Amino acid sequence: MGKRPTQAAPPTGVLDRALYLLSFFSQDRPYLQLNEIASLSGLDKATALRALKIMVAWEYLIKRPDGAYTPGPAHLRMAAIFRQSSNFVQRLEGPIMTISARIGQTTSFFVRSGADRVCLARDNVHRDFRYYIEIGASVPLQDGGAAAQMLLAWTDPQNEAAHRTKERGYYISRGERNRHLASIAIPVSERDGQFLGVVTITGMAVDLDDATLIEFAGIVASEVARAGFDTPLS
Amino acid sequence: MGKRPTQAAPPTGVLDRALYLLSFFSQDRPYLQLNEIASLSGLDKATALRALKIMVAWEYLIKRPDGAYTPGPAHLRMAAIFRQSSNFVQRLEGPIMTISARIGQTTSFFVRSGADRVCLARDNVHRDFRYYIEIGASVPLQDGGAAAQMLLAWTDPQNEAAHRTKERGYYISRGERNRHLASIAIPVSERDGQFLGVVTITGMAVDLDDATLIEFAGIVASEVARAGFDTPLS
DNA sequence: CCTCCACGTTTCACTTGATGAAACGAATAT
DNA sequence: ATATTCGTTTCATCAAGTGAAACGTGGAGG
Repeated sequence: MGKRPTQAAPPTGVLDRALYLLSFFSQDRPYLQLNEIASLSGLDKATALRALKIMVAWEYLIKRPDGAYTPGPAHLRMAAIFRQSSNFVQRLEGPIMTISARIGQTTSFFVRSGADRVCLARDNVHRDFRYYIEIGASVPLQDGGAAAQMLLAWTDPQNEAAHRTKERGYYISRGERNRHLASIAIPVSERDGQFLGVVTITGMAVDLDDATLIEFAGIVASEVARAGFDTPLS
Repeated sequence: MGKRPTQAAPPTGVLDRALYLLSFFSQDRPYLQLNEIASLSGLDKATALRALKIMVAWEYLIKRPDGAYTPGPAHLRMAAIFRQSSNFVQRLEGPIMTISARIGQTTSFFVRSGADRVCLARDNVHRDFRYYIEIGASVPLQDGGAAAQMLLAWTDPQNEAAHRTKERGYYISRGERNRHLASIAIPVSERDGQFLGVVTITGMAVDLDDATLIEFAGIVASEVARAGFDTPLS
């Protein structure tokens, strides 16, 4: 999504600006006042207000009694259509369940959306509150983690490190986002080479040495291959 | 959402128009070509194209290789924030599970969004394909059903029938949307009177006579009341 | 009770970004 | 070859967006 720093020049054009405003909402900041939105985005409050009103009218935002804005149910409608229409998500749900059942660790699938990664499918085998992300949850790529590294390697201007990560075919992170967790990320593409996103296995670092994680990566590769996808390891 | 008839005058203003374009996507029509969108909305194709491009850039839409547009993952991100922030959805999830467990029928919660009702929470006890709606799924209010009638009664300019439906406190439908199904809808408000949406119980018509449905309505009323909500029956 | 402050909202003269008819190019059908 | 049917680009025109300032309002503090 847009740059977070307050003083990056905002886009021009109402539509661009409106979608820019939406980018300031997050799990951590689900409610925003007109003033906050205006200063975060650098837009005049009259300008922001006009855009917000229209989005409220279509229920892409809700205005709460206390005046704060928050995402509205219209996104749920669109999200349901997205999940139905992006058949690769559906095709991946099966393999994800199988994988987490076979290896007994939480398995997730992430795609990149702007500067965030968003979780499109997952199977939580542990209900560990330290690592419970629900579907649709997004986290900034800058916050790191195996998924973030692999997504950047595949979708950002190529540098040396990214190239090596792509070549290797997996990325292991230990404690990048949470001290006690380790995870491995494996890129997934369509058979025609079109990159989709990454599957990650996550668990307690003490249970998962590198050899184990790499073994798991092999299982991921074979399971998603059975559903018609491609990985560097298959 | 917007009027469906092709020749209703489209809104003016890029943002309004863009959100109007989104309203033409549905579960039944998840993919739309530029030309279709232009003719459905009555906008010039150059105008539609500009709006679509911007929404694609923010991933509120995806442009598929074949040129068709479809909702994108950004909505998932916003939908996740919506579900987290609208605490009433979370507060209702418990009661919904309890209710469907107690009565052994599918229980759902719908709100109105424009001309559609969208499902915000549900517990499917039967995996009956004839009545399996997932969260976020939306259906036009005009298609009827108990939920639709009750939502219209509470959110539309009051006429006599609507007034009676509100007074009665429940609405039973038989075969309105599916010949074999029956359901009852109960409106749910906050304690301060703010209307939220409706809870419905749905099942096979043969299993559910009116007396049974009304009994279920009482169970719904008492369970949601325990979570701090208000119904006409409580 | 009055004043001040911090909001959201409205106004309005200015101008930038949106508009859409038409031309264009590419791909597919005839 | 020729005709259709898409998406895309162009450009003169002007509607819609803009933002500084004024306004209204509710709440905090004196």
